[in-house]
Amino acid sequence: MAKYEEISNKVRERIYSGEYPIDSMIPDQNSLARAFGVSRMTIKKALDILAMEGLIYRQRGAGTFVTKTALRNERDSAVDEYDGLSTQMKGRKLVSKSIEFAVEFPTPLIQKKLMIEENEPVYKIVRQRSVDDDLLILEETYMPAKLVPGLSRKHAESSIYAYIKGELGLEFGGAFRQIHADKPKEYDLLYLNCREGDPVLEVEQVVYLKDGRPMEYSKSRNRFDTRSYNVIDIKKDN
Amino acid sequence: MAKYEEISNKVRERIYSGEYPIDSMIPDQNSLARAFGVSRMTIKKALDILAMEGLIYRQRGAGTFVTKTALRNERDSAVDEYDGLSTQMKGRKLVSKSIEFAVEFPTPLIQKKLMIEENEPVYKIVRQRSVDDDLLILEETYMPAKLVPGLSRKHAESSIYAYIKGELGLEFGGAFRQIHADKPKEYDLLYLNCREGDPVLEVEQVVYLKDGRPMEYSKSRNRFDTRSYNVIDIKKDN
DNA sequence: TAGTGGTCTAGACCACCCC
DNA sequence: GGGTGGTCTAGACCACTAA
Repeated sequence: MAKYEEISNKVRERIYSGEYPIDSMIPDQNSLARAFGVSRMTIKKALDILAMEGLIYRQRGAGTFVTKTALRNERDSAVDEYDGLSTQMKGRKLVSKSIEFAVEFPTPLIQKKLMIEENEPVYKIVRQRSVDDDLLILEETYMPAKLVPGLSRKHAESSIYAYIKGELGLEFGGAFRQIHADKPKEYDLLYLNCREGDPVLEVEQVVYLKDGRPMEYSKSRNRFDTRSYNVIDIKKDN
Repeated sequence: MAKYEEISNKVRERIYSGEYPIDSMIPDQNSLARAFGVSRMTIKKALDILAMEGLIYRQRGAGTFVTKTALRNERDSAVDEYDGLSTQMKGRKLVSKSIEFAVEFPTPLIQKKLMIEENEPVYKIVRQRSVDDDLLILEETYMPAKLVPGLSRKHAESSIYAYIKGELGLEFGGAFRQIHADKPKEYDLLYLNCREGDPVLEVEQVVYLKDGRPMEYSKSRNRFDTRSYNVIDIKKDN
C-alpha cells in the first residue's frame, strides 16, 4: 500500500476516534509531514482523499478542518450498482430466479445503448431477485455475447459480476444511469407482487468497462414502497 | 489558471478534435512533459483529471489510452442539483411561483435532517416551478433561518441559490439524495397537473455547505412522464 | 507579517507490460 | 530489457487568511 494511502487511513481513523474533533483544525501539512516522516506532497495527497470523502475541507491561508461530518454516516448507503446486487447485499440473503435466459440479435435501442451492430448477438437475461425473502426486484439485462463468452443460466442464478470480474478478469470503468418512476406493467404485477396503480421505481443503466466499451444495458424495476435510489454528491472545486 | 489545468484542457481538446483518436495510445508522460515544458508530475496531474472524467484510462507498464468515449457525450446530462434549477436550466425559461413562504419551528424530521434544535426557526418554501411553460415541478424546501438571513419571497421567485452564493458568499460542499417513486398526493394533482394514478418521481435531498453544515432539506416532485434523474458514476480505483 | 494550503520542479525508484 | 505509469522527495515560489 502506498504511503499516502496509509496516512490517509490513519488520519481518517483519528477523525472517527475523535482525536481530531468535528469542526476543529487539524495539524498543518508541514507538521504532519514531519510527524509521519514523509514529504509534504505525500501529506497533501493523503488529505486529498479525505477531502473527496467529505471528511475535511481546506481553506488556503487558514488551515484544514474537519467537516461537521455530515456526509460521513451516509457514506455507507453509497450504491455502486456495477458491483452487482450480490456484492451490495453482502451478508443478506439474495435469491435470483432466472425467468428468461436467451441469446438474440439486438433491437435498435439495444444496439445504440451497447454500441454494437445488429449482427452481434446479445444475451438477454430476465431475473426476479429477492433480498431477505421480501424485497423483490425485476431485472432485465442485455450483454454483448462477444464480451462475456461462456455465460450460463447458472451464473445468472448466482452472480454474473463475480464471473465477469473473477473468471474473465474484466474491469469496470463506470456507469450511466437514469432513474424514473413508471406505471406498473403486467410483468410487474406478476413478479413484483405489486397492486394495480402502485408506482414502480426503475433504474435504467449502461455499465462500461475501463476502456469505455459498454458491457451491460439493464433495467431494474422495484416496488415504490420498498426501495429508493441513493446518490452522494461531493463537490470537487471551490 | 494552474499549468495542470491548462494542459488538461489542451489534451481534452485534442481528444475531442480527433488528434488523439478513440482507442489509441496517447504520448507517454515523459514526452508530454518535454512537449509542454513542464515536469512529469504536472503531466500526471493533468491526466488524472481526464481519467476522472472517463476520457482516458491508464495501464501501468503499457500506456495511456483514449476510452471508447462512452462516458463523454453523456457528461452534459450531469446534474448538480445544489447549483439550483436556475443554473441547471440556463437558457430555458424558468418560472417559480411561490405557494408558501413562511418561518416556523422545525418538526423532528426536519431537525434531524438539518441537524438543528427544535427552537431554531427554519424557512419553509413551497414552490411550483415550470420550465419552458410545460415541465412542472413541485418543490418543498426547508432552510435554517440562521444560515440564510434575509431570505425573502422575492428570492424564492427568482433564485435562492444566486442569493446564497452571491450575496451571502456561502460555498456548497455536496449533497445527499434519495430518489423514490410515489403515489400522487392531493397537492400533486393540483400543482403538477397530473392524473389520479400517475406515479410521481420524488427527489429528496439534503444539501451541505463546505464545512458540513446542512443548508437545505427539500423534496422535489415531478411528473413521471416528464423527468428522470441522471447519475454518472466513474469508478476511481481498480 | 507569519503561517497556511496550492502548485511546480528535477530527479529517483519501483511495479508492471510487452517484446 | 526497454518503456510505461505510480509514487516519493526536498525544496521552492505563490496566493491567501488572520492577527
